[in-house]
Formats: sequence, structure tokens, C-alpha cells
Amino acid sequence: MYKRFLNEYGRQYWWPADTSFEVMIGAVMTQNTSWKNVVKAISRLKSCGKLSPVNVDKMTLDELSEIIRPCGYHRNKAQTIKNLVYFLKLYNYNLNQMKQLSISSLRKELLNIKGIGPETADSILLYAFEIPIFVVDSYTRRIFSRIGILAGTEKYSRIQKLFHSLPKSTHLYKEYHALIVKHAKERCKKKPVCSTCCINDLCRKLGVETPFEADEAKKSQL
DNA sequence: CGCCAGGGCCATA
DNA sequence: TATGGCCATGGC
Repeated sequence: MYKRFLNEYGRQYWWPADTSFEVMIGAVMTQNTSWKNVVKAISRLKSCGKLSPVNVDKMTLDELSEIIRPCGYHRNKAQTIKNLVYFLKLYNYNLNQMKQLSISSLRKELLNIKGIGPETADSILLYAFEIPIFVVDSYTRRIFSRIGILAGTEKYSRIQKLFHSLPKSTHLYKEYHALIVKHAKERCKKKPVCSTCCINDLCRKLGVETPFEADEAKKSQL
């Protein structure tokens, strides 16, 4: 799948951000939200010169909330970003200092921050800390359940484990997740399912329904 | 106008 | 453990 996606779409060069802090707050802001809205929110932060952990720390919750309004759920997300900055401050805003922790400890610390769940934590670990941890999102579930590899209801950790059977490569995990998002947006939307998907031939090779066939089958059941 | 977007928390059973 | 309601904005 990775090879086919890479061949189809090319390298994605994720995460699209200038600093690791921008990666982190972007990961929070994109929760159940289109990336375009996140770009708006981040540029608003940039244009007031507040795109740094120290400056975010200085702002009140309401100030931050108002600036990031375009990304949606802005009250919740402003609080989450505040919680995150509080955590970063404990380590003097120094990522190398946090990296002294074991990977599992660091992950637990991130998950302990209110508003940060598994996907957001892993996005931060992979794209900000450059630690080889695979990010599982709803697109991963959709794509791999459409071709019959997943049911889609498996627990996060189980799906992540599956991808961790691949070589533990930060570069591979970064690009694979990015390619999954790219593919979902272009060819694996909720509806309609594209009939000319680049993984159709792989489905036939595996002897399973193509995404298009699976969709048609579901329709005829109704 | 309705659907959807790179989730997570919380109350409930 | 596992659903369901809730959080909010903008693109299409």
C-alpha cells in the first residue's frame, strides 16, 4: 500500500510547519477540523507575533481563544494549547530536555494533558520529536476497512501495532501517514467512493472487493 | 442548504 | 467496555 501510494502521489514532506511548536499546536487545532481552517488560525497567530510558546503563555485564555477562532472548537482548543504550553514550560520549552524521558514516559505525559488523545500525542511524537511512532486516524480506518484489511472498529493500539510491524523508521511513518491522508482526500472520501482508485488492482490481487465494489454491494443491500 | 473536516472528553448503561 | 452528545468554524 505504501509503495502504491508513494508511486501515485509522491513524497508529501510532512508536517507542513516551520517550527516544532507550530507542529504541536497544529496537531491540536486539526482535531476533527479541516486543515484549511487550521491554516487560518495559525496565520492569525503569526500575524500578531504570538506563534511561540512564551507568547502563548503570556496571553489570556480568552485572547488565545479569539485568535484561533477559525479552527473551530476554539474554546476547548485554546484550553488544550494552554495545557500543552504549561507542560512545555516545565521543561524550559526545551524539546531535547523532554527527549531525556523514555518514549513511553513521554507519550504518557502527553496523553496526560487534557485535550490530547492518542492521535494528537502520536502526531506530536512523530512530527515534532521525530520519534518513530505511527499515527492512526479515521482515514486509516476508512481506507483499510474499505479493502477488507481492517474492520474499522479495532482499538487504536491494535491498529498502531499493525503498522509497527513495518521497519521502525521516522521517515517511513511520516510519509505513510501523510500519504494516507492524501489518498483519503483525493480518492477515498466518505461518498461517493471513487471507481478508479489506485489500489483497485491491489484489491484484485488480494481477492477482495475494491472500494467501489464494496460501496455498490452496500447500496444493493438497502 | 446539508455534509464534512488529519479528535477527545464526559456522562451513562 | 462502548455508545452518544457535545464542542464550532468554514469550504464545498
